[in-house]
Amino acid sequence: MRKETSSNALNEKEINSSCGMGYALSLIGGRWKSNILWRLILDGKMRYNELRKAIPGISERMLVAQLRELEADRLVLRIVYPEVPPRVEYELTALGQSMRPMLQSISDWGEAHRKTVEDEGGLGK
Amino acid sequence: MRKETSSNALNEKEINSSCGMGYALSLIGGRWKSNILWRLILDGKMRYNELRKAIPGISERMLVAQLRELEADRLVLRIVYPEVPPRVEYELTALGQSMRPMLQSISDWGEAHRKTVEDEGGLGK
DNA sequence: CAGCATCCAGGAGGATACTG
DNA sequence: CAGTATCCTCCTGGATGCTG
Repeated sequence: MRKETSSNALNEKEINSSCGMGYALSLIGGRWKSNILWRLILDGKMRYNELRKAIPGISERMLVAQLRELEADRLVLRIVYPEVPPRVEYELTALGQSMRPMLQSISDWGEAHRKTVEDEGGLGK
Repeated sequence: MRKETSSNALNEKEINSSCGMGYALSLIGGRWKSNILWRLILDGKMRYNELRKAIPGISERMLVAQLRELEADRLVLRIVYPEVPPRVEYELTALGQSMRPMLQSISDWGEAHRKTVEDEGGLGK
């Protein structure tokens, strides 16, 4: 009855949303992306293992996967130094840097209202 | 209160993230939340069926589910008129309204850079 | 009209072992 | 050190039918 919105399952940037919001959220969505981006914003260039330690709970598999997606979305640059032992650093691209205000406003809202919620107490979930 | 990250799957607001960002994203994350919120921001109070029509592709099940979550998160107010036939309207709470700047900045970034990406064309993926 | 119930598929994410 | 490769679980979201 209802025609498929685009193709069938929209995978990533295909998200419709009312606006570019869906696109933006598809880039920073998921459990880890925003965390990784934020770390790179705060600390600048970071090595693989530094990121692992900086993001508690993330598995190797997830970290790599998310980094690869961020790279494909050109938010993050992956720099491989042909050395032994191997060294790989990750860094925000200009596009990634441009997310800072947006991420900041998200962070701000979250900080402000997480407190509010906790303050008002029981939301009895 | 807070379960250890290593325990299992953190469900919602339990997301760690580096800051409140995870909290905020847990509220607007998923495929529909931002869309619904945006509609309510633009159009104000809306009935269930109005929302359905305004958001192409969403199923009843999803719309209700997402609305209930938004309600539980106190972003949306559900107003039931005890009439026949039933009438239910959804409206942003003050908390929901407070998301507008944040959503706007997300939307702005998305609009700006979705164009950029398409403009630069081949990203070879 | 505004849902709820049920069933189902797919993908996100997790644990662990292995490798160049 | 910086990943791959497998396997598995659970959540998200889709389709459809029924109800007060």
